[in-house]
Amino acid sequence: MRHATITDIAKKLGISASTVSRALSDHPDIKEETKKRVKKLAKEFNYKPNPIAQSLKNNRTTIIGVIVPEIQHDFFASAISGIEEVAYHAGYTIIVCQSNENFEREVVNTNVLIQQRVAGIVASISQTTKNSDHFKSAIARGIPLVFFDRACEDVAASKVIIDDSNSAFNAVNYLIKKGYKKIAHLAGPKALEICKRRLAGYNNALNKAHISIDKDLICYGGLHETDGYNSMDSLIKKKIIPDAVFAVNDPVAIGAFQRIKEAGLKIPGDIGIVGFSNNKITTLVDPTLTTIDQPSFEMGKKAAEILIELIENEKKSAKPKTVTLETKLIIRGST
Amino acid sequence: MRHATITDIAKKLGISASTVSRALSDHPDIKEETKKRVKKLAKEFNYKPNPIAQSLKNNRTTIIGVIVPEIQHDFFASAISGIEEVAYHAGYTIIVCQSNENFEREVVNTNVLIQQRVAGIVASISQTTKNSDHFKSAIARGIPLVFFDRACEDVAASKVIIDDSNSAFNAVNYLIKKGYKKIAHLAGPKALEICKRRLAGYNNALNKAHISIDKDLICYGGLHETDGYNSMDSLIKKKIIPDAVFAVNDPVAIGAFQRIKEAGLKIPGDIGIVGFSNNKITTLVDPTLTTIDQPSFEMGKKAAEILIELIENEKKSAKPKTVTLETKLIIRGST
DNA sequence: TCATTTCCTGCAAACGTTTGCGAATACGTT
DNA sequence: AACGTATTCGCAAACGTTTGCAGGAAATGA
Repeated sequence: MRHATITDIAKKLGISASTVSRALSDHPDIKEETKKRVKKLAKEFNYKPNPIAQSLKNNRTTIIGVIVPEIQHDFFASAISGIEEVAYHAGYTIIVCQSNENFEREVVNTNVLIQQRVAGIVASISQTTKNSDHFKSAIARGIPLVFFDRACEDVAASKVIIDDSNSAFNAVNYLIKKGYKKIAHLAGPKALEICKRRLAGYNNALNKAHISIDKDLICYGGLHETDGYNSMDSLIKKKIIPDAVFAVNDPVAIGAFQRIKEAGLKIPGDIGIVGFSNNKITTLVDPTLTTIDQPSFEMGKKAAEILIELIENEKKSAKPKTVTLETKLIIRGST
Repeated sequence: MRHATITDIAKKLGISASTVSRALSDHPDIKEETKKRVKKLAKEFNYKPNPIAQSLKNNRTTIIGVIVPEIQHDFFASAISGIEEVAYHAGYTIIVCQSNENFEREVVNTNVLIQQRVAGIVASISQTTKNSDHFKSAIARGIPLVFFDRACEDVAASKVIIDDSNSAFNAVNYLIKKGYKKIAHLAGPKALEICKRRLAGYNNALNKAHISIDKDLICYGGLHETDGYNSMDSLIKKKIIPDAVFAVNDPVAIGAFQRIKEAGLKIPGDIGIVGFSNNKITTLVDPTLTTIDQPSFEMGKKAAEILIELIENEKKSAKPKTVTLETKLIIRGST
């Protein structure tokens, strides 16, 4: 079956394609009666404008490009879902790319999206992103860009983030108030700003409580379960047993969680644990995991909303804005 | 910055656009020297063909449409990741849509994808899908379609599935061999074929062991944690305490898991549990969950591979094929 | 010398849409 | 009768690419 075109309608009605085009878009030049006839036939033919032809004229599609490190990661899957939700209702579709935490692939993904003439890009950068030329080139081509969670600091783009430092501060502060004294931090990759900020929050809380910072209690690693497991493992092997652990995110917390249980230590009796993100998993482990609620779905939604606003409001002059969404410490069984 | 076009190259070289086009595609009509000059300048200009213009000619993009019930669901996120992986290496991008288990939205999504002239569609249907006209219309438009996991039985399309019935049979059979006698089944929505088949496998295993089927031990519900929780709750309230539970999937198993723990019953001492899918969560709960490994990532990959084969091999005559991937019973602490 | 072949390239149309400009018609005004 | 002014519509170009066909030039053969 073929798609009906504007020309099909024009021929059938004995008028020109341009008249049909104008009639369909309610151009004032066109007589009411003609509009009626055109619209009626368009409905009959189930006519839908060919978005490709439109894109060729505008040099722009109605597709939003999304770049994330990993689709499978709970946080990103949820954010993508939020982006899709907003895009769907605004008449956009989303192309989803994953960088697999790989800089080169992120660059390729961005270039492909530019080539595809996406209307805009929502991105969260990889751990290994060395520079932001690819993002700058998107902006130079007039493609609006919005970061969420993990942003490039040197790109003039809007971002939807949380206050990592303050959230971390609150979590650690809570641990201190709760009586924990020897608090370890399972930190993420040093390259990621969000991890640096969470670490800073940890330091700030200790400082405020006049607890000296012990380098041995800070373990750098990745962002997955295994990383948390390994970090905890090395602590245990070094006989450094903290009385609480603040993890850079939930998977890392869960990994540590498992290693702690394996060691026969009780949670929260021997060691308390706090994660970060409020992934679904945190309510399913035993004991349930104290964590910081990071509104992933809402972050995706908000990022998409800002992007669409940028796409549709031609006043590109709009200065990049930074939206900081609220986090909340969720106290559960692990502390 | 503007994108370089074929005409830019042609003008600069004082030749025609058609010659440039042919030179770039190594057409034998074009003299070697001309090709060299064209390619050199193309590289200088960083020329990349405009996919939109190409699509307008071919009436087809290099985008693969993906429709899933929910992006956030671990199984689907993982499958999408597999699809993206294959698509990326084959030079395709993926548009991801979620139906939210809603039939009407699935129809809209499909129509949007058809409108966008995607090169093909990979889909897993919603729980509420009443008919398959939308999928048939995609096929009628020459858009190849591949289902994974949840397929429409009455559509002549390839599918990538698992042997649900047999997998369920193995799980329940294992429970029986292990000595469990009063085995409940937390079934999924009756509308979903995969759920019917898992139920059938459950029945078959009981029959084979000459255990009579007790309707009271079969609870129908949804596919989320809360559904499992509620099903288990109603069993407990009705004082029907099975000695094992076979759940239609992992989230449901986890929901039941929680309710069982709340009731003060021991897993696996009082009640054994088996899930289905081998979601990541199953290794993180305590005790770890016995489940059936369903290769979600591979299912996505395979579906994408079949689809791309269909797209690129013009012999549309190829009969739809059904690929059944292997599952494996993973025995863990919950049984 | 002329016809034929080979090699290389350009013209123009096509994909479906949008839009500036001009034109035709009808009507009212001097 | 001559002119001005709405009103309504069509022509053609443009977006960037691909491709059938034709045509020019050079080379070959008769």
